[in-house]
Amino acid sequence: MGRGKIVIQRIDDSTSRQVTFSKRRKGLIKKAKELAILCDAEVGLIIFSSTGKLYDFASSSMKSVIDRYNKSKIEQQQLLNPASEVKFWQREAAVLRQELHALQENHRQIMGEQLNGLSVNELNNLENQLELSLRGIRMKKRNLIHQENLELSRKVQRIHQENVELYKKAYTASTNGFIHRELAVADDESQYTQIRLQLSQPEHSDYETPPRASE
Amino acid sequence: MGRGKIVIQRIDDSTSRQVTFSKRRKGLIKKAKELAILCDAEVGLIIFSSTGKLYDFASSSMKSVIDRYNKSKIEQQQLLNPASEVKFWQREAAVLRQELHALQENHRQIMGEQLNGLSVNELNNLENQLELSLRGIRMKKRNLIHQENLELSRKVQRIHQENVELYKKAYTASTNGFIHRELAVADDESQYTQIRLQLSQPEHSDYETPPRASE
DNA sequence: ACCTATTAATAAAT
DNA sequence: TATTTATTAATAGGT
Repeated sequence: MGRGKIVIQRIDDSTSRQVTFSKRRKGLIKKAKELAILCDAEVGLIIFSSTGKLYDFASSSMKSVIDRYNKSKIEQQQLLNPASEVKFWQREAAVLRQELHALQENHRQIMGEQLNGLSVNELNNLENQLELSLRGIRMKKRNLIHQENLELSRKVQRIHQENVELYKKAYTASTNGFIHRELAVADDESQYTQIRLQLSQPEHSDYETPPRASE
Repeated sequence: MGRGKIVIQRIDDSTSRQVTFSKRRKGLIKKAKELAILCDAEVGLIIFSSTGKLYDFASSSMKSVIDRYNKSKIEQQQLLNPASEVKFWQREAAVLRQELHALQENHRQIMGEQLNGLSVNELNNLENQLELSLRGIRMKKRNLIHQENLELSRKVQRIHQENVELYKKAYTASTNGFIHRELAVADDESQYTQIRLQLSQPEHSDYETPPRASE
């Protein structure tokens, strides 16, 4: 686009180079502006002349552009670097494997196997751990039984109430002996339930949340 | 440069915008390269599309360009910003003026003027300050007198020694009455000096460095 | 993505 | 350095 075609290589003549620099620099900045406006892009352009003079353009601000550039580059590195990701998951796996082994060992000991190399202290710890677990388990058990009992009680009351209603209905509707017998049987069942409930009542009155082992 | 002229404003049609972005982005980067090569310039170009995608070009490296840019900007600020320098010295002057006023006030108070608005405590402080100053001044005075005395003592001894020497010379050279009288007068002067020295001896024996007020 | 009429950029001259 | 102008390069709109 000029009186003649040129090859793209350093212009040797200093004056020509300066002139061309002025013209093309202006053109480049104009086009950068146009791109930013036309295409809603954020553009930053920095130019140092061969003599060291700075010329720049930024559609927003150069700081904004450079900050965004740096952020973008960091993200790119994180995405384009599977090696570090691999290392991360390797570490993660190693930690999990170790935890798993410790847990397996502990489990075996709790179950009473593999107690050979343990000191008195370690055995004490194990004992305490087991006692704590036991306590938790018992508490959980009592809680569960109590809950069951409450539910059963409610059930019994409901059934009993139903029976009372039925009895009332039957009594007012007729004095037939067949119906009488049926009601008697229902009452018996209700009594049995009552007795079973009594027996499964918990020994103590601590129904608080048990320690962690129970959850 | 196309089938029709366009106005430089955001292209509303998203597809057209994308197409134009691609074309012009390519053109812009090409021209940036050409400028760098033709004119031996260092060029950095950062473009974010409206969708946030990054495109960039740097004739050397983006880090180099940005570093150079930052350095250049800092230099520019230092050279092109006399305002901040003015502000700095304004602040400096304000601080100094304040210190001066405080000092002048203090000075007036020490000199016994302007004691109206002061509380008992402030007056006590002032009193203590003055006492401290006085003590310092007295100590400095004693030091000075002591030094003077020492020097005078040395001088006296030197003179006395000289007299002795002279007396010896005169005695061995002749027994003339004239010379005798001269030596007697010299002895008298020496005695007077001795007496004056005695009187200006300091009262105490503290010749340490006195507090700041004396320097 | 390619085509091409048309505009915009610019090389060389002044 | 700015202007002019012939020429090339870029690209808008269409396919």
